[in-house]
This record gives sequence, structure tokens and C-alpha cells, in this order.
Amino acid sequence: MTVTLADVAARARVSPATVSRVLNGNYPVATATRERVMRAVDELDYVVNGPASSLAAATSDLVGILVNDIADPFFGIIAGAVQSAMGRAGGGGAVGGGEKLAVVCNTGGSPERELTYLTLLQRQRAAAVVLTGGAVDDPGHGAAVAAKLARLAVAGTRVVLCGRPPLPAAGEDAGAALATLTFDNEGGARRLTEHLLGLGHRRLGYVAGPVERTTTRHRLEGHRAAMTVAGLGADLDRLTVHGPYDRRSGYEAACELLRREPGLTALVAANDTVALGVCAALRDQGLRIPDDVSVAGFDDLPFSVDAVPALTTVRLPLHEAGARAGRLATGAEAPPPGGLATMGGELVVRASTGRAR
Amino acid sequence: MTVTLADVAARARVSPATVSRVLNGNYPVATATRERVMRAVDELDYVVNGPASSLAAATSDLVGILVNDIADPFFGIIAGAVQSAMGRAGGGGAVGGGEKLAVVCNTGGSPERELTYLTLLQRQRAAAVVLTGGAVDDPGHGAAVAAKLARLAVAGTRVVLCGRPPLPAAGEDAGAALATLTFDNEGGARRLTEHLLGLGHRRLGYVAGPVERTTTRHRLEGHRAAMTVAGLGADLDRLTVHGPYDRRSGYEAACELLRREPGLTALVAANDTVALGVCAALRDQGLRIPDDVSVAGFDDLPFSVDAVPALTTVRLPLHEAGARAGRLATGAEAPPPGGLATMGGELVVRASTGRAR
DNA sequence: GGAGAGATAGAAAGCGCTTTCTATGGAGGG
DNA sequence: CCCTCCATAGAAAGCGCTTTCTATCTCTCC
Repeated sequence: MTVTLADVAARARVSPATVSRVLNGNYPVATATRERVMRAVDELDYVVNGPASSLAAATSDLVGILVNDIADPFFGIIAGAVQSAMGRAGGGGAVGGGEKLAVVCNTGGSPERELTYLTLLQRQRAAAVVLTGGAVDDPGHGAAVAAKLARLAVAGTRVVLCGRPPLPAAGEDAGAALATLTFDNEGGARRLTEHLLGLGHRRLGYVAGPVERTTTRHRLEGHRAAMTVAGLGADLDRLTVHGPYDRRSGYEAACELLRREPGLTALVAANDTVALGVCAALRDQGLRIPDDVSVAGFDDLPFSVDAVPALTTVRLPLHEAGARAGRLATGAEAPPPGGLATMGGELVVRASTGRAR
Repeated sequence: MTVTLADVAARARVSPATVSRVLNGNYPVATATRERVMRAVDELDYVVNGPASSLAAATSDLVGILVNDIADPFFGIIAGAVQSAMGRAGGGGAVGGGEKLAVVCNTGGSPERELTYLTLLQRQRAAAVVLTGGAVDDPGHGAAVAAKLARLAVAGTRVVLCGRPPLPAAGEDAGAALATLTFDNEGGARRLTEHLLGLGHRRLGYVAGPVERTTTRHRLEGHRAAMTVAGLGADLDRLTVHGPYDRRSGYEAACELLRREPGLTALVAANDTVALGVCAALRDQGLRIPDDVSVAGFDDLPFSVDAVPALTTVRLPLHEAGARAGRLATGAEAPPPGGLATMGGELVVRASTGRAR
């Protein structure tokens, strides 16, 4: 039924070994022979059997990119960058050539699904795995992931963390095959809050992400550090509300914070999407931005510049990080010293923040 | 080095065949034996070798989801829905159980990459392939894709088109394994323009997507149909500008259209993202929305309700379509009659459109 | 002109798993 | 008490490919 290597070999009147060599191109084959084989491949419409090839060669061209939420542009941008960096690196053009199959897996932020996908990728003997975005902030799960990644690394899978904090004590052996690109969420958040403080704001509310995420914690810590330095460390818990990374959560949190403290002059959101919800709530309450209340986001997603007013935020090098992760995953780039690189966030001041009233 | 089935068998003191049967659970195995095997699996930390298993069983658990732009929430939402519908269908908890590896592949809208990914998936003997979003509007490429899909279908891969027009005459054999869920882009676009017409607008500009996409064409056709019926079919070409599906394109197109026809009272965009750019351009020119110019988008992405003013648009059942595609891909749902189902778009009127001045 | 060096092609042994076919018990029926 | 039948388990033959080890053959150099 399906065409196999042997069929191609028969038609080209060569041995299967030769066909394999033509297809993989790492062994000298006479031009005439090669052409005969290629013709046979074309005529028979032959497509390599991936599983068979992976089994025999004990390698695979699958590269998995794990994201927390595929519908969130934050991850979309990173994943897209990873893929295109890999495509470029792969070079290819050759029939059987080093084409990597870069695929993204959506964990939906669930630790179980994350582990499941990791197992599935391990099962496929993936060439590399890229984990993007914040991790679940739980020692148990962290250890489970670290263990799984260590096993993957040992089995020869390259592991790259992109926009995620370093693994908790991964063990020596794994360290080699593991590269981490982390965002300076804490520093970015700190600078953002300092910016607000500099504008004279004293009563600021914080709309945090889900409690169990490292990203949430780091951004919150940055914010609180700035607040504390400014002598505003007292009321922090009351002026913080947690919720998912979506607009609705921002909307509701803004309402809640305003209820708790009607005198707020600034609202800092865990990310841009949440900030959008915050803006909507403010508008619905008849408050002007930034005249009555300043609003700030995080990430600088594409839509943030189009918000009205345009969002003050912290720009993360999403594209750059993704591209670098892609190169690390293909081995096109050497891992940073110590296996860890931190990428800073840049404060982007736009119209949504102004002087405190 | 790595643990194999045979190792597990040795440790559990059974034959490899038995281990395989325990793991795949489709053959009676005594409870005591099963437990012994499971214990061995745990103790050895055994993970099935996917390629070997796929080769022997001639099946794979890979499911590919092709998207045009992974950073675009339009695709993110569909892909997410496909994945979760499949996860749910797969059920599983069993160790070796029917876990599908749902992965999304980013074509970046490039026909070549689309074909490449299809080949890569074919190579992996994917269980199913879901193509999402509009196709490239080129007979040559359409035929190539159709041929490839037909081959995949023949090889036992389920093929689902989601939010994409039906294939050009796919051939009888393929028809069976191919299901198409298409959006009524044309109808939605028509109703949207009718809405504007009903508000008294007579001079409307249209910011279209890339010329070579079916989505672009269908939406444009709907718009033009409405315009023509209203007797405004004359100036259509002059009042249409094409560009990519991004905000920048919307910004530039709006400027260009205003230059061509300063008296425009409404601007219809190819999608919400583009509409955002249009709004930005209008604002920069000092024009009020909708008082001076009405703006409309398409898709009703999550951010559209937060735009200021909130965007009038056409809501597409992205989530529903994705979920259904996921079920079709796993075989959890029977294909629609004729293999084709059309999903309508719902006009959502918000604040960005008002009476013509 | 013969021998060693390259270049090129083939033979065959797996890679780790699934599955058909076969074997071995013990339970139940006559 | 023997034989048949079901329930289980094992043996072994591949699945389609890669790759090591060989086998030719053609140059090239002395």
C-alpha cells in the first residue's frame, strides 16, 4: 500500500542503503545514482516513515514548545519567534534534510498537562524542548518538572527555559544540556512602580496574576520593593487583588480595589491584558485615565499602544528571547555562561500614566 | 542506557509481549501480573519509545494543527479549543493510554511552510491534521495542498479544515476522511456593511487583508455585494486598500483612504486588529469615532470590547469551531453531512459605529 | 605496471515495539 | 477421571529505516 524505502530502491535499481544515504545526504553518492534515486522518489511520491527513521537513528526532529496559554499573544509571540529562529537555523531545502518539526503544546497553565506533554515529548524522543513563561510556584511540581527535564536532558534532549525562572537545583548532569533565559520581572515591576511614585502617586492598587505563578510573585515583589522603599509598605496586602491573566479579572479587581480604597490614584496591573480590563472598569465608573487614575500594564503586547489612552508598560524582549531560545534549542547558539541569561524589561511610558491628582 | 520494554519485562519476570499488553490494555492480563508490571515500570521509570511503538503499530498519536499566525489570538483561540476538545475526548489517565499529542504548527501564512509542515506530519504518520484559517488563494497551491491532504487521508490521517473554505474538488476517496468547517465570511461582511448602510453611510472605505487570502476575498465580496445592492458599486476599487492583517497596515490604509477620499464617513476593516490601527490613524488625524467616522472590525477578538470606543464587529464562533474540529479530529464526532458545515458570523454592534454625519 | 588510496555501493544486523500464533494451565462437563 | 474450553502468557516474526562492515572499482603514483 504505502511506498517504502525498499520500493524506491528497487525502482532506482540500488540498495536501500543507498537510498537512505541520498535522502540523508551524509555520505558520498555518485551524482548519477543520486539523480536516479531522486527521480524514483518523485515518481513514487515517497515520504520517509518518520517513526522508522527515528527508531533506527535513535534521534528525532521533533521540537516541543510548551506554552501556558496559546490564545495569549505573549506566548504566541515567543512561540512564533522560536519557530522562525529554528526554521532559519535548519536551513534545509534538502528533501530529507534537517527539517525540525517545531510544534507548540498548550498546557493551559495546568501543571499536570505540562508534565503530560513533557512525557509525550520524551516518548517521542524529542530533539529539544522549550518551556516558556512563568512556572507554577509550587515546590512539589517544580521538583517533578526538574526531574523530568533532567531525564530528558540525560536522554539527549536539549532543554531551554524561556521567560521562566531557573530550575531549583537541577543537578549537575542536567546543567550542561539546560539553558535558561529569564526575564527580569522583578526589576521591571520595580521600575514601573518607581515611575508612578515619581509622578506623585501614593495610593496605588495592584492587580496581581494568579497566586501560584512565579511571574505573579516576581512582579509583585518588584512592586512591593519599590513601595516599601518609598515608605508605603503598610497597606500592601489590602491593596492587592489576585486573579487570572485576563481582562475580566482586571475589570473585577479594579472594582474591588476601588471599593476598598476609593482614593486610589494609580492601578498597576500584572500584565497588559489585565490592564485593559482595569481601564474598562475605570471608564465604567466614570473615572478618567490618567487624570483621575493612572494605569500601567506589563509586557507591551502589540495592542497596548492602541489602547486609549496608550498603555504605560514594561516591554519584555519577547521576540528576542524566543529567537534566542530557538537557536539554543537547535544548538545554533552556545548557551550563556552558567547556562543562565537574564533579559531586562524596559519601561515604556505612554499616556495612561500621569501626575497624581 | 535507556530503559526498554525488555528491561521492564525482565524485572517483572514476564515476556515483553505481556508488558506491551499491560501498557496498551487491550488484552486480558491477570491482575497480579499487571501490578507486577506496573511496579516495574514505575521502579525503572520506563517511558515508551514512541517511534518504535508507532513503527510497530503503524499508528501515531500525533495530531497537527496548522495555523497562519500563532501570535494572532484568532488562531490561538481556535488552536486552544481544538487542543482542549481533544484532551477531553482522549480522556485517559492510563499510563500508555490513548493520549494524543496535539501540537500546533505555525506556517506564518507561507504556502511553502504549510506544505512543509504537512509533509513533516505525513512523515510522522500523524493521526490527524487540522488546518485552520483562510487558505492562500492560488489555484496552484490549492491543488498542491489538496493533493497532499488526499494522500494523508488515504494513509489514514484524519483531515479537518477549520475556518477554511472547502478544498477544490478533492476527489472521491479523500472526501470520506475529510471534514470542513467553514466560516460564513461573506455573509458576515455583508451584514456588517448593511448595518453601516442602514446608519446612513454612503462613502465607506474598506481596509482589506492580503490579496492572496481567501478570507480577504470572501469578506471583500460580502462588503461589495452589500455596496452594489445599495447602488454604491461604482467607486469600490478606489476605496479599497489591501495589506497584512496587522494594526500597522490598518493605520496606513486608513491614512491612504482618507487621502483618496476625505469625505469618508465609515471605514470597514478586514479584522479587529486592523480596525485598531484604523482607529489609531483616525485619532491621530483628529477625527472622532463614531461622530466623524464609524469603524468596524471582524472576528470579535477579546480585546475588541475594550477598544475605545468598543468595536462593532462580526463575531465568529472561534471556540465552538475549534472544539468541533478537535472532536472531528479524534473521531469523537461524526462529520457533518456532505463533510461540510458552515458556521455563521453574528453582527455585534457596539459604540464604534453610529449615524453618518 | 602493480599496489595502495579513494570513492562508491551493498549486505546485514539491529533499533524497540506490536501482534499473530502457539502453549500451558486449571475449570467444568460428561 | 478424561477431555474440552477459556483465560493467560510466551515465542517470534516483522514494522521501515540507519549504519557498520565489506566489497568493488577506478585512479594515481612510483
